Amino acid sequence: MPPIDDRTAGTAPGRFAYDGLERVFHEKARLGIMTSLVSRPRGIAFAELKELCHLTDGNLSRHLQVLHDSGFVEIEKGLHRNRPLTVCRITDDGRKRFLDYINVLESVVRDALKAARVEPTSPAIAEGWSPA
Amino acid sequence: MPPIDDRTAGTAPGRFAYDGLERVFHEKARLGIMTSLVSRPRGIAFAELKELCHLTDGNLSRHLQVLHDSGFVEIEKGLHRNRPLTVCRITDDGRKRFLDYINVLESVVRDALKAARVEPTSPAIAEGWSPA
DNA sequence: TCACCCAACTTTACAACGTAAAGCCAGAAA
DNA sequence: TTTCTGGCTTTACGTTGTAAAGTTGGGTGA
Repeated sequence: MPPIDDRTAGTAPGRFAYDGLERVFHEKARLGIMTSLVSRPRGIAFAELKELCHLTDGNLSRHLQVLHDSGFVEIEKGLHRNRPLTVCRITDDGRKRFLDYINVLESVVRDALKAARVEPTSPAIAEGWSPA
Repeated sequence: MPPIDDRTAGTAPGRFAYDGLERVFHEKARLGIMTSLVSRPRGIAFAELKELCHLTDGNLSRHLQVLHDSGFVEIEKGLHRNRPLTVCRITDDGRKRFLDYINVLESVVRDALKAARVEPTSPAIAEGWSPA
């Protein structure tokens, strides 16, 4: 791998494309759901997850369906004191992929914080242009 | 502020709601655009921004419009060598709000990485349930 | 000078998505 | 046996992201 030239690294094509940002995870609600689930590998009941993420029933249901269809979450329907109880658990693949996603997020944060430190003498555009 | 109890902090309602995640920024393409712009306070030409973020013309145009309507980006149309040249610049408010957003993102990353370290003996759900 | 091309965007059309509201079902209560 | 409630699912709809088509105007070759 060639050494990185700091003068050009920040302007390379695709520098800020963030291809790795898996769409399924990149959603406010789903971010919360996955973070909850990753912290509780044994699973979380539907109702508790709902509270943790401040979601409505329908909303959580829909997002879980999306995550399940992608294979990142497993849903176990059972009974607790003769009442339906849905337990959601992150899958191994889900955990892996989510942490990959989090790594990309980390680089976004790093890029943005680094960018925010740039002094205002950076080049804007080529010389010789004028407003219309 | 009461001291945080680690045994309950992770289960408080809304713990993973991430209300602060401004929707306008929470989009793959817009994340890249804003990070680019924050690193170049004097502005970036449309064409260069397009390359930096690997976006199509129409795509970038639409996203810029959204960011402009929210007041986070200003668009200056001018001429360069007798050709139209659009320069995009982040506004003061845009910069401020984007960095706020980035702070929330940082906490998401922190939460997720912390959660991923939890040992698999954490409580799952109440005792006494059985699969259907 | 006329036709054509290309650069630099903008607009349009459509499919996918997130969400609130309505619906459903089973057990408990009255 | 009707009503209520917990625990989800399904539906319907407005919003969004994106690719494709459209626009405008300066160059350029014939």
